[in-house]
Amino acid sequence: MLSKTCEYALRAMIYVAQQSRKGKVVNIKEISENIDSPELFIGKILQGLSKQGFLKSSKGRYGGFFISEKDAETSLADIIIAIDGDKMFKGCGVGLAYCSDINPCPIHNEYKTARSLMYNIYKKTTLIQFTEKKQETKFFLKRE
Amino acid sequence: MLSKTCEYALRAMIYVAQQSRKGKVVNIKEISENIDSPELFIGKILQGLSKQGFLKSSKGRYGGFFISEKDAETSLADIIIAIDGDKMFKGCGVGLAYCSDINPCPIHNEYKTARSLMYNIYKKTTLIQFTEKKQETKFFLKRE
DNA sequence: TTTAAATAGGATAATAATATCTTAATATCT
DNA sequence: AGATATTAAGATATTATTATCCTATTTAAA
Repeated sequence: MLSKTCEYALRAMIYVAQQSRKGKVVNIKEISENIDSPELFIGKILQGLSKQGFLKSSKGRYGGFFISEKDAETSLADIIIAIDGDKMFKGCGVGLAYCSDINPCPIHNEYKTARSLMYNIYKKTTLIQFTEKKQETKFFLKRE
Repeated sequence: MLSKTCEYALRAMIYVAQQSRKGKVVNIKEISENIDSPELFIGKILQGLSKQGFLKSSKGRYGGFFISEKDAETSLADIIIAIDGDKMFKGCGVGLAYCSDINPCPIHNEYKTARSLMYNIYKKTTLIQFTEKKQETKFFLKRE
């Protein structure tokens, strides 16, 4: 389960990637309008991701955010881990400390399978995949 | 990803189920010591679950909590939904509102599979399964 | 060179989740 | 009946998450 912040981040990154592919630099006002999120908050989130090198930012008039073709190869998993950490992909399904391969809880093995399936989905999905024509339905990135 | 409250709830319910199977009524002090959680907080949580019928409580001296054999058939999924709601088992993996079978995001189908796999694991696992001998290693329910 | 429009960054505010306090009600033992 | 130990319930406190504010810095156009 992703945090709200993390969902904003993913949707913003997808939107920026879509616009960047068209050669457009986008500012936080436009991003927040299109993904339906608080403007200044998405600013903060992208500021952080940009410091970590997930996208480029430029200040000043006509500045904004941009994702290069190379950066569009970033997986959703990497963005998720940058924001929420990896707790979603680790740990026992019942929150038991002493659960392990050697001392497994009743759902240990199945849970491990489901969890790594989840991780693999996010890991093999990159931003590029959201920039394909059929994905760009209007309002698609808005929350509700 | 379960909330902290929900993990406490699952571990407490498992502990109570284990003790109930031995015919023991347990109080919140004992529960919190054994699952390593704040005593009064676990009281609040069990109070809520008891109002919803997941377990029995008795007031007064030698009172405490108890899970009948029938109630021990409760699935983890039902407890999770009672505490955290079903958001974990619903919704798009990227937080997109307009994602659906008809208008799927790039991970829609795979994500759906992983998510329902997760649900099925929790749904088919009941408290009883934690009361079997081999599961009751000492401190097993403590968090760390 | 001035003005406008953008992000950066630090501080603060609002909200939600987690945890505790206090008193009341209840049950059991002596 | 009185003392004690327990949960119930409502109020309050603390902490983490989400959101906003304000000022500084940067860039480009006029």
